[in-house]
Amino acid sequence: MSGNIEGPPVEDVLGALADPTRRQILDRLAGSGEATATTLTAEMSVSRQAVVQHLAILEAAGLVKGYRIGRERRFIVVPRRLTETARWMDRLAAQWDGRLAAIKRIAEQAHQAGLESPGRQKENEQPETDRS
Amino acid sequence: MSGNIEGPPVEDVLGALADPTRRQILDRLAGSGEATATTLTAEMSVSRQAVVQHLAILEAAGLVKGYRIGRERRFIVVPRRLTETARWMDRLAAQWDGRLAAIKRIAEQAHQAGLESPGRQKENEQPETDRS
DNA sequence: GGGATGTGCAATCATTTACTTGCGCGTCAC
DNA sequence: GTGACGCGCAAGTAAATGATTGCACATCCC
Repeated sequence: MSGNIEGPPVEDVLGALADPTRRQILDRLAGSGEATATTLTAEMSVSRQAVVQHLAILEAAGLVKGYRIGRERRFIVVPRRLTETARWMDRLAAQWDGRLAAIKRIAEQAHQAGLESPGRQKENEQPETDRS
Repeated sequence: MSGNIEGPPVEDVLGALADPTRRQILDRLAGSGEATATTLTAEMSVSRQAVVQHLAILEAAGLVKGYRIGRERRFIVVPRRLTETARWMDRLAAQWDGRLAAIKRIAEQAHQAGLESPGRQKENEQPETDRS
């Protein structure tokens, strides 16, 4: 049940989305459909090189895709990984929910047992699952 | 249409999930239902204080909740924000999809027009939003 | 060809961030 | 009470990261 941190794809997406400037870039990109690092720079408050580096990270994460036209390199957003990550999060949340429900039941049972010796917590009632 | 970066809640969640150690903590926490910083440290390769700091960030992001029992401070996972962020991502992905579809249509029209003057791109067909 | 425009590479800088160590204090058990 | 256990605060360190500047190279337009 435990140990599904998930690999590189989700990891990279989360890392990429964590930065405000990159989210801003994505937002502008999605707004204009396609753009180059230079045109994006015009509507932002950082240098072109900063935008270029961010775009590289975004492309490595699979959130955008770049292609050459003439002498310019245009980028478009790619929704795929975003959808995947959203699903991953949803599954994780569902897993947490299930786990919480189980714990709640155990806690209520422990509470029942605790009523027999009032004023003191009987914490060791719960096996602590395990660890390793 | 543009400008929905979304505020603090999503921002904090993304930032919190971006770190591998924090995801590991969340995973262990979800596995054991509840745990303290000390018990978590036992199954990880960082110091207790590191875990404490991570838990503070996770709690600020609303991903976990801590409460005192006796002299110990236990934590449980809270799925709420995770679900919200997943939905946010899904909406964003859908928005991207819609935008891509629109651009594709425009591009095809531009391609049609481009057939009349072969060998040269008619790029200025798209208003380019603007650029200061 | 020649100037303008757009790109890519590389080094540098400053801030942030993850992690550590040390210590004082509250809480439980005997 | 005394000792053990767990927690919290604080300062400090080292690495990652966001951002900058400078310059060389390629491409477009006249």
